[in-house]
Parts: sequence; C-alpha cells; structure tokens
Amino acid sequence: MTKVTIRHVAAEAGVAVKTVSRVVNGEPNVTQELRDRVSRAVERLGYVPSMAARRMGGSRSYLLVALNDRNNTINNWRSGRGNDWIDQMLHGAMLACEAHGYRMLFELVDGTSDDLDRKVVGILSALQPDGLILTPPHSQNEALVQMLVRRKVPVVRLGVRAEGVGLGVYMDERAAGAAAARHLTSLGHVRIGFIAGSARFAASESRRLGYLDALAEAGIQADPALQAAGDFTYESGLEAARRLLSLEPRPTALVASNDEMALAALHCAGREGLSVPADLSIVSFDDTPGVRLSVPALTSIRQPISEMAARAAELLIAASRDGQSDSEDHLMPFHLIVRGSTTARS
Amino acid sequence: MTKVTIRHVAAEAGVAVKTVSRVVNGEPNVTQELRDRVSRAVERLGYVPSMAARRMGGSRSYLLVALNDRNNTINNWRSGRGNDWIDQMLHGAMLACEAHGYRMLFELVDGTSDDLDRKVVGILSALQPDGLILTPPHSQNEALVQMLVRRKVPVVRLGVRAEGVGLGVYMDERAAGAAAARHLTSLGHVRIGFIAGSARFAASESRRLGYLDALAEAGIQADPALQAAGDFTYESGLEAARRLLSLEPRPTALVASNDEMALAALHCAGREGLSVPADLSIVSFDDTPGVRLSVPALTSIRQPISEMAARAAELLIAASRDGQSDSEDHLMPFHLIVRGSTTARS
DNA sequence: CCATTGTTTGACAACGTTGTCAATAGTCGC
DNA sequence: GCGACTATTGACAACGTTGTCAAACAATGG
Repeated sequence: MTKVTIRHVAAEAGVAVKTVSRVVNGEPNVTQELRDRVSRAVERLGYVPSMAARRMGGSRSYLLVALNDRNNTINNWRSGRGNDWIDQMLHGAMLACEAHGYRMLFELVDGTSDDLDRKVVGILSALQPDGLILTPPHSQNEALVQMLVRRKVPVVRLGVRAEGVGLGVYMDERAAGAAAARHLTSLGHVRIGFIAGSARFAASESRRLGYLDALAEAGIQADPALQAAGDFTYESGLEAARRLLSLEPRPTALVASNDEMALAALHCAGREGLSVPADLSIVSFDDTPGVRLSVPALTSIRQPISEMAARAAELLIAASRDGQSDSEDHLMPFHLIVRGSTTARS
Repeated sequence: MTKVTIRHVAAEAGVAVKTVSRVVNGEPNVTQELRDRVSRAVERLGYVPSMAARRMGGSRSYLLVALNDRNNTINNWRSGRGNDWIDQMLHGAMLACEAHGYRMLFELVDGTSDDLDRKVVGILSALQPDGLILTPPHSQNEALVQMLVRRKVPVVRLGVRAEGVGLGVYMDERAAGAAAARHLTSLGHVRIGFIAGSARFAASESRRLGYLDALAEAGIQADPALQAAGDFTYESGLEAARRLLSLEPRPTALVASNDEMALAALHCAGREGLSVPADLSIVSFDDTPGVRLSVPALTSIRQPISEMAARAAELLIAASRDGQSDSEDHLMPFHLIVRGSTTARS
C-alpha cells in the first residue's frame, strides 16, 4: 500500500511510462486498446499523478493561486463585502478547478505592505502556479498587475475592468445601482435616499451614478440632500440614515451601498418609530447571508461571486491549456433579490 | 528576470548547491562566513526555493492540507457554525504556516459521499502534504481517521478529542455551556431556558450538560420543559423560542446553542412585545460577526477557531520537522463575550 | 513498388531540490 | 606529533513526471 507511481502503472499495463502519461493526460495518438489497458491499470492501482513531479517534468503546475487581501477578511466588513466572500470564492473557483484536475491555493497578503511585490514574487517562485486570481483591492492595484503581466503570469482580475492589462471578470456596478433604484421607482417611490460606500472603491461611485440613472429614467429630479456619504461600516450607515430620515419631507425609500449600512438604516428606522417596509423601503447591496435573518429580510443586489470566481479559474485553466490567452473582459450578471424590506409607496 | 534556481545562487556565492540548500534550510555545520555569503546571494537574486522540487528531492513537501466539508460552507449554517469559520480558519492556520515557510491548501470534500476515502487518498497522492487538518464533521469520522492513521498521515482533528487516533485540538463544550448558563445565574436568573443544537453534533449534548451543571451549581432545579430541541437553524430557533416564551411563568433568560437560533429568539421576543434584555436575557454560542449587528448585540461564547487552526498547523509542522509526533490532545480556551443582550434579573 | 507522410510507441534527458556519502580540514587527547 | 574524532564542504544520485526525438510501422499517392 505504498506510493504508486507512473512506473508501476506502466509495468502493470505492459507499456512505456510515456504511454501512461499520454493516456492520463488525454493526449492523442494512442490506440484504443492501449488506452483501455492503461486506464484499467490506473484504476486497479489507484494511481494519481504527483503534482510536484508534474510541475518538475512538464510545463504546467496544475495549480492556481488566489491572492486575497489579509485586511479584508476576518471580522472586517470595511471593504464593502462580508467575509462570506472567501467562502463563495472558494466554492466557485474550486468547483471549476476540480472539473479540470486543477487545485487552487489561497494566499493572504497585506495590500498595504510596501514589499507586496516581493511577497507576490516569492509566492510565484515557490508555487509556480499556472495563473493568478486577484481579488479586490489587489485587482485594482495597477502597479502590481503591470508587474505580473511583465513577468508573463496569466492574471485574472476580479471586480475590475482590466482593459488589456490582465483579464477582467467584473460586474456592472452602475447598472446594479440603477437596478436597485429602479426597483424603488417602479414601486412608486419618488423621494429615494442613497447611502454611498467608501470612495476608496470605484464601485461606490458607480453605484451612485446608477442610482442617478434610474432617477433620471423615471423623470425624478435628483436631490443632493438625499445622497449621504458612508464608508461601508455600520456606524457610517447609522449616521447617514439618521440624517436622511430627518429630512422634510422624509424619503420613503433608501438604497444602501452594502448590507451592513442597510442594516444600520433598518435599525435607525426602527428606533425612530418607522415601520419597514410600510413607512420606509430599503434596498441593499451584496446579499450577505445575514440579511436574510433581519426583520424584515432585506431586498438586496446579489453579486455573482462564486460564478465570477469560477469563470476566473476557467479562463486561467483554458489559457494554460491552449497556451493563448483570451483578452476580452468578462461581464457577469447581478441579481436583484426582492424580499420583505421593499413595498409600493403607500 | 527569468527563474532563479539554487544553482544560480550557488554560482553567485561560489559554493556548492548543497551548501546553499543547507543555509536556506537552516541546517547546522556551515561556517558563518559561507552562511553570510549565501544569504547575501539569496537576497541579491531574490531566490525562493521551488516547493515542487523540494517535494521531489526531499522528504518534506512544506504543504498542509485542510479538509473541509463542502456542505458546511456556502450560505449554510446548519452545522452550528457560520461561514466565517473558513475565514477564521484560513487566518489562523495560514499565519502559522507562513511563520514556518509552509503553505496551506484548502480542499472541500463531500462528507456524505461514499467514495470519500478514495477522494481523500487521491488528494494525498496528488499533493503529498506533510499533514492533514480535519474540520468537523470530517474530524468526527472515525473510519476516515483510522484510514489516515494506518497510512501514517499526520492528522489533526479540530473540535474533537482524538484520544490517540490522530491528534485532537478542541474546546471544552460542556464548560462553555456551563459558562453561558453561569453568566445568567450570576445575574440572578433562575428560570433559564435552553435551546439545543442538532443531535448530529456531539457538541450539542455537551453544551446542554454544561447548562445543567451551572444550574446545579446555583442550586436551581432543572426543568425539562425549559429545554427545547433545535437543529441550529433559524426556523428551529423560532419554534423553540415560541414554545419557551409561552411557558408560565415565563423564563427570564435563554441560552441558545448557536447565534442563528439566538437571533431567532431575539426576533421572537420582539414580536411578543418583550424587550431584550429588560424582559429576557439571551446568551448565544459562536459569536459570528453578525451578532454584533443585532439590536441589542448578543452576549455570546466565542470559539477560538483561528487559534485552534493555528495550533493544528503548528503541531503538524513540528511533527514533520522533528519526525516524532506529540500525541496529547490540546484543549483550547473559549471566551464569554458580554454584550447588550444580558442583564440582571429585574 | 517506392517515396512520402502520418501514426503509434518508447528511450532518454531534464526539471530543481535534498539525502547520502565521501573527501578534506580542523581539533583534541595523549 | 600522531591517531581518532568532528566539523565542514561538495559530488552525485534520486525523486516522478513530461518534453523531445527517434524508431517502427501503416497508409497514401504516383
């Protein structure tokens, strides 16, 4: 029951090791008979090729690395995404990897560190992956991406339009902002407040522009007083909601740029004796698991995280297989999930 | 700017490759002078050893694999832990790995699948890791662990007392249950309800026993009617809370076996016109990020997930370094985080 | 039937590291 | 000063796979 190598399989099947390699990798130019014999031997012995040896011998490593920001995870929602990001990401990307015999390794690196480049190069040297998946905010780090492209590392950037520098897999944040606001205008709401996200993220401004688009579409005059600043934190959401709800006349609906601020708005409304959705409709972004448990559950825009991750993995795998890389950015669809926090204006 | 190998470093430093290897791995018997010369060369060239080659040449792979259950993640809290488990786990284990030059690879496998063993053996063959970290419920799978131990794979089991079969890193669930209830008895509560977790998890019963311990300690007679069944879901929590809050006399406090059921109890109380904590104190388990955002924030028992993961990684690394494995299980401390959902009985 | 082309198979080197072992150079005890 | 250690250094094989190339054979076209 010791380690079974390609040589054992070759002996068992009575062929050369190279033939086993060909069969295992699905290469052409092997007769069906040998193909079967080898497959049976592989099955009998339970042979699985060693990734390390594959990396040594061949040109591929069958490994992808996903680079995450260390500061954007553990109990930290400041980036505007919950920490189920990693969970969804893992699922999406791993499923895709599994389907093609690849593995994925997560790495956490500190985006603010000044030796970020060194760290990343170190990871590259040690792991020699066939591709790199960058998540925000790393995916927005042009200097980093430039460096990687120069080194000819296949890169997919999540949540960003790469426009030639690497490959982007992203969502149309502006359209999502519009969809959120349009949901409210179509319910008859006219005075619709907006709680913005941190300006450090490009998505924040895009969402706000989308909100304005939807207002214009519905023939509603935008009111600057209805647009409050926020930074994705609960506290900032509370502050913004407090201000918006004290306006005269009071808005009948709010769009919050993430779930956490939406929850804050929900709590603020409750504290001021407003009933949601009867007196105030709320739409949020991100659709993290928690919002399903609020009362009422929040209507939210769901980002297709796991689908984006899966697409990213597939693109890298295809590139490493075919040698030539696609250079078109990929736009992924979002979904408006309607729950109990929104209703028609009374 | 091409790949830099150990040979380049050897040439640069004017020594044999083996000497570079020795320096890089901190092996003894190298004069300080050569050590410095090699270190400088490594620094100058930015050399980082290839994991694949290390695995091929040597006996270690510098890689740990963490086996997670696919069903216990993505938007699924049924296991009694939120999906920030993965996040905390990643942080804890990776930090430990990083400190020792190791990497960690997460694998998601389906625990209910009947070819689980084959899958795991496949992962082992492909990756040849220096150790395996098992999370619940895999860590409770005796057949799986037996198989791994037979194959001499160093294994750490999270959340479980291994008692010789592998190595356990766990928390005293019973003591945690007692701490939760004791917090309430010390606040003067006497009629304290308990919402149990799914019986599929040993921790559920342990927590209940701890709750009983604390009652006994305070000289309170346990009342079976105050102990409701639950299965870690929001719905089961709602159902249980409804039943408990309709009792006469009503309990003045509740212990819920996870955050989700505690949130359900919180909502149930609100719906019945009860104020938390004035009319009802609530203690929960797990301390997932969401409970900080409820109103009021929940008092909760925090599991040291990331510390347990870090310990697990350290144990495996030490074992692979020293060759001999510790066989004492490791008990980790939990923490009662007091927030606004508990107060003295009025 | 021969020259040409394509298909199938295998022998062998190479990948970058560490384990093993031998060679050399010090060091200690007497 | 000599023998026996010990510390230091390096040469070389081995790890398990794939890339390269050549050999053997089959098929094709004239």
